[in-house]
Parts: sequence; C-alpha cells; structure tokens
Amino acid sequence: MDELTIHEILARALLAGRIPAGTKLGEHQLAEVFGVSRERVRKVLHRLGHERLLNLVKNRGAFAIEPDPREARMVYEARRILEGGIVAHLCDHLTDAQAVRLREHMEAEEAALRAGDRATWIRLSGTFHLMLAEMTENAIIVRQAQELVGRTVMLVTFYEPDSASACGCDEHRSICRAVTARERSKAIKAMSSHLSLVETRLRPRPFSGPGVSLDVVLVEELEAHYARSGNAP
Amino acid sequence: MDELTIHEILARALLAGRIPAGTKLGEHQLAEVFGVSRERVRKVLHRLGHERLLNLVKNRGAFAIEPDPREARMVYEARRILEGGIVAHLCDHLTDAQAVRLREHMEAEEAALRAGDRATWIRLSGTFHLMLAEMTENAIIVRQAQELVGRTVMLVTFYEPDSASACGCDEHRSICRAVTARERSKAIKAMSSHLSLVETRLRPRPFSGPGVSLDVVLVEELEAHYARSGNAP
DNA sequence: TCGCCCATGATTGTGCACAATTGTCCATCG
DNA sequence: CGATGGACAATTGTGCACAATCATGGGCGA
Repeated sequence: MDELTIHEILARALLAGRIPAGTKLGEHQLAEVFGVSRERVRKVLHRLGHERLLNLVKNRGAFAIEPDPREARMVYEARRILEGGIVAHLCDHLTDAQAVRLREHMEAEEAALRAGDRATWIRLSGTFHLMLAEMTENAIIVRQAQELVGRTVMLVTFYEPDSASACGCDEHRSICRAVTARERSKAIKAMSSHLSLVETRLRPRPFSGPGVSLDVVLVEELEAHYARSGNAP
Repeated sequence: MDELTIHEILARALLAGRIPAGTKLGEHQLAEVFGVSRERVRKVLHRLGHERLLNLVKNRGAFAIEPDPREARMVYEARRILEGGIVAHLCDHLTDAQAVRLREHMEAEEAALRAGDRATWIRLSGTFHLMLAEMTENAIIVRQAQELVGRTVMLVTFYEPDSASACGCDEHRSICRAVTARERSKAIKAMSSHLSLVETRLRPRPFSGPGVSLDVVLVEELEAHYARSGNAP
C-alpha cells in the first residue's frame, strides 16, 4: 500500500463528503485499516492537513473539517475573484478550438438535462468550471481552481446531502456567450452572479447523524479503489 | 528552536534568494546548523517542498528550486489572471477607507522615489500588490497572492541579482485610478500590462557563482532572526 | 450534592537505530 | 584507452520504543 494511494483514497473520501464533518481520524485506526505502519499514516495526515482537508490539533489528532458559514462565504467569494480573473483572461486568449470545446460541453450539458440523465448532468456541470481553468493552460491557476472547487464540493455535500444540486445550465450558457463574444465585463458579471446564485442555494443542513462508523466507510473506499485500478489486495 | 522558526527562517532565506538555486539542503547539515534533531528538519523540508519552495527528489534530498523561463512565464501569467480578478473585485467592493489607504500608499511610494530613498521605494513597491490582495479581505485570496508574489521575488532575485528593480510608479498609479474610478475593464488591462512590463524587465542572468557556502548563509539568517525577535540563543 | 483535583488511560510527538537507495571511485576487461 | 562492473561511502526513508500531552472519571472535601 503506497502512501500516495492512501492520500488519494482519503482525499477522495473527504472531498466526496463520505467522512462526516468532525470525524476523528486516529493514526492507529487508519494504520490498521490500511495495513501499514503508523508513520506512513502520519505523513499522509499531515499532508492532508496542509491541504486544508483536515483539521490538525496538536496532541489531539486529525479531524474532518466542519464547514461553518463564514468559511463557505469565503470560499465562494474567492471563487468569484479567481474565476472572474479566469474568464477575463479567456476573453483575450480563447482560441477557436477552445471555443468549439466550450460549445460542445454546453450542448452535452443541455442534452443530459433534457434527457433527464441527472448523474451525467451533475458531472458535466461540475467539470465546467475546471474546464475554464484548464483553458488558461496555466498549471498554477488550474491547481488553485481545483482546490477551491474541491472545497465547494465538500460544502455542497455538507449542506445539501440529498439533493446534490448542480449549476444552472443557462447561467453557464451566458458565461460562455460572454467569453466567446470577448465581452470582459459581462463575462465577469455572469460568473460572479452565477457563483452567488450557487451559494444562495446552500441551505443549513437540518441534522448530521454520525451515520456508519469510519472503519466501514474506509473499507468501502478501499474496495472502490481496488475496483477502479487493478484489483490486487 | 521551534520547528515553525526553522520553517520561517528557511522560507525567508529562500524567498529572498539568499540560497542560490540548485543548492542541496542536506538534512544532517541543517540539523547541525540549527542544533536540532534530523527529524525536525525533515518535516520542515517536506513542508517547504509542498509549498514549492524546494525540489524534493526521492532518496536524493532537497534542493533550492532553479527557475526556468517556462516557470517564470507561468508565474507571471498566473499573477495576471489572479490579480486581474482582484482588481475587478475591488472595482465593485472598494470602501472609501480603502481608497484612502491606497492613495496614501501611492503618495508614500512616489515620495520615496522622489527622495531617492531606493530601499523604501522597493519595499513599498513590493507591498502594493499584497495590499490590493488584502483589501479583498479574503484569507484564501491573500494566501494565493502571497504565494505568487513570493515566487516572483525569487525569480527577480535570480534573474536580476544586482539591480533588484521594483515596479514602475506610474503603472501602479494608473491601476489605482482605474480601481477608484470603478472602471473594471481598464483596471484589468492596467494590471495585466503592468505585470507584463515587469516580466519583460527580467533578463537572463549572466552567471550564478556558488558564492558563499550554505552554512555561512544559514548562520547569517539565524543571527538575523535573533536580531529581529528577542535575542535568545 | 456539587465542585475540584489528581490519577489514569489513550493518543500523538520525538529521537534513535537500522534498512534501502543512490552516487562515486577504482579495478579490470575488451 | 575507453567502457563496464562491482564495492564502498553517504544520504535519505522507515519502523520502533519511549516521552509528552490531553481527555476522562473517580474520589475527596466543603
């Protein structure tokens, strides 16, 4: 069991909201589940803490972060600023090929929505923002956008555990129109109001039961990982 | 010697370009200089590697990153995107108090330039961009901007070891004007062209001699740290 | 009965010793 | 003379044992 693998599994589980907020991730516990030594787990935990996916408390342990409304507002505002910069940049640098890719993506999104394929629609809707970031062809910006989008997904799964709503299609459409028309100010405003709308769709979640135990979740994630890439225990 | 202190000293030395690019930072060596155990240094080194201030090579060690032109272009473009988003945001959210602070900063910059106080001017010129980021009052954006500005400083000290040039004053002035006038598109263009100008001022450095040994540099940084905050060995 | 204090158990932090990997140098062979 | 192979030295990675720290619960006193 590689340490990169452990990191990937935990990060994926955290970002997908599989591990309830506030859950304590004990070093010994994780070491036993993954069948590795404690030090291996330690390094991964510290790395996840540095990536703001876990709360590290000195001499207490690592806990899955519990989003508070202040942080949610901060994340969404950061996205408005960063992604506003992205679309402004794209207004000046979008290539024809990228414009085609954008249009194709929009059509796929709308087709999935019309066809009632909710799963596909949610997935496409989520990758739209990352797609815009990738079109800057700037690794730094892509990483920053990924980090923010990841934290957004955590927020959504926390505040809306059931509905798992996606972005509005027409809002994406208007962003695309503004970018391809090279209208900088309009693109920024479209992106900003779109993200604000997404933010207002968040509702304070009624209650968050502990659900199943952490061990069970981790074993599930472990098996899911093996199912994804070469099933070798 | 706290581990946070070690991290701060090394980060500061790296960002200021005091440690020549490509320098190997051996764990045993650092442990001896700081008078701590090797594990303490290890953790700091890994953290610095995760912050992209060091190149970590498995089973080889940690090396001060050597900037290549590709990375320089990437950093400056990322700054154009991010800081473009920042000024666009400020166009809509700048308070009167912030506008006053901006104007005061500009006047201080120009005063230092007129007075020939080069050191002050360079410092003020460097904090201008961070000041804009802080005015978003968003911790995430501030951190991202700090990271990019830090890497820029590294690039500048690498490519222009002697001149240590700063930003152009009138360029800052025009950015301020556009922001306070709430002219979004003009502000973005001003920031973008300003950063492009700064980028073109970089010259491929003629030669990078090894200079003094790493130990000497570190001891200097250590003493500088003690001089800054409570001189206790 | 309520509140405080201390002992105890559990969990994380740290130093140390050993294992693994890599780079280098020298000898030997083609 | 150049190339290749192996052994050695140096450095990093890892597991283990112990120390430090914090929550918990029971006992004692007012």
